[in-house]
Amino acid sequence: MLRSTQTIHSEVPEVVVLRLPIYARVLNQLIEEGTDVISSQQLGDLLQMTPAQIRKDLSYFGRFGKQGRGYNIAFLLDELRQILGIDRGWRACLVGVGRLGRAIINYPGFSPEGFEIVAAFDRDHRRHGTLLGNISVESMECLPKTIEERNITIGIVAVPAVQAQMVVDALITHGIQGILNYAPVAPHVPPHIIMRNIDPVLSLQSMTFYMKENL
Amino acid sequence: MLRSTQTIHSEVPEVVVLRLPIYARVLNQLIEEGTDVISSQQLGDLLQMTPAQIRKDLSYFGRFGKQGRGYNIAFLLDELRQILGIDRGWRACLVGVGRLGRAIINYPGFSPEGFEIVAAFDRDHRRHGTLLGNISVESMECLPKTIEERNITIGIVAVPAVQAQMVVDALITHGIQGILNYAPVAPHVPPHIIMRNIDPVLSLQSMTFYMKENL
DNA sequence: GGTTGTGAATACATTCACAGCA
DNA sequence: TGCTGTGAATGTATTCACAACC
Repeated sequence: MLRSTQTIHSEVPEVVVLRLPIYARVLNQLIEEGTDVISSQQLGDLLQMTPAQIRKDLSYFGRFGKQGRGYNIAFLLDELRQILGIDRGWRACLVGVGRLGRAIINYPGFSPEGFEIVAAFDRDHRRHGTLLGNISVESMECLPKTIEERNITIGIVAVPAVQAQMVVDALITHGIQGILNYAPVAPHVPPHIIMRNIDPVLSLQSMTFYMKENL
Repeated sequence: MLRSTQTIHSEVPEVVVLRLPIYARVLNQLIEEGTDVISSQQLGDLLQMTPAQIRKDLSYFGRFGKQGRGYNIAFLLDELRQILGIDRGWRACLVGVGRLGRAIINYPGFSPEGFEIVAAFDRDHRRHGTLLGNISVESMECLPKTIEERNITIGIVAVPAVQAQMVVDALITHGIQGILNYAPVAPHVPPHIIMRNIDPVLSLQSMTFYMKENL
């Protein structure tokens, strides 16, 4: 079982949860285009999946559609945002402000979706006090206090592979509940901690499996 | 079915292919630590998965172990690298050299694994001719010629969501076989094209589902 | 004794197909 | 008529458990 897609404990299958954000995103687009009702068939066409899967996925959480009509987009989106917990803001801290870390802090996609990076840490004292955007880089010693004070629940890890486990352990010790890991290694975490790994090299390496035949 | 993990056509399950690079990576680490034999049990402990799954996964491709002993690490790694097609180099081009694109081009993880970004394109003519590392940004019009001349088979997409489908179509038209997509949207691709989506926001949004209960 | 490789068994996910409703 | 929601059926993935072997 892939660590990154491990089920914690829930009657809702993990794969279903992984698809909900995809639904939310496309519903957002549809709203902007001014559509207000959509059927599972049409949604399936847009997302390249079967209408049955969409209906079944949604049925784990309630009955959001109207027979004969389809789903009211604004309503469904609202429900999904609540289900996913993305109807509120989340505060994250970044650990590691090397090249990768700086790219993450500058990534413009997080804050429009309610994910705000409100602190940054680095082991290297030469980086302490430097400003990245409007965030001042702090030493690792500040981690416990800052996490507590700023009510941070998500840790973003952008350190070299060898340091990742240590950093993840520290984050968990100090109350972080979820980890977005960019280090090219999958740290071990206890079952109540949710971790997602972002690893473009693994993606490429599973891609070439299918490409090697063609040339 | 998640677009990004779609099975093309093969007797080997896609999930298995997705795990092979994880095996390859840990075997690499083990070699560096000087280990030379490992059992599926030990490997399972390291990767937090069942030994049976590892053995079954590997059994799709051959018989690499020795009963009573385990797997010779160097041998198994070599086989996996061949199976995955990562025993050779791959050339990629980047489309979109905004903040995200520049971060990708500077990402130090690709070239040690044999993935080389050898060209970069952007729609904005003010960026043409600028140097990123040792790559000169080209106009979109150069795409066909450059892909052909430099034998590029992988396209990395780092453009805004609205342009992604157009860029993906152009890449495919001009012979790209695999796409690593960083745009926050999943473009449609024909079945013979392999696409992997890197989307940290989707990862976060499926994470908060499990976190929202805790606080 | 220890470990692989693998059919069989189990668990899980997707799709079908249709009753029920607008 | 058109579409949802959902049990039942099918398809897929994981795990078990053990014969074969070092």
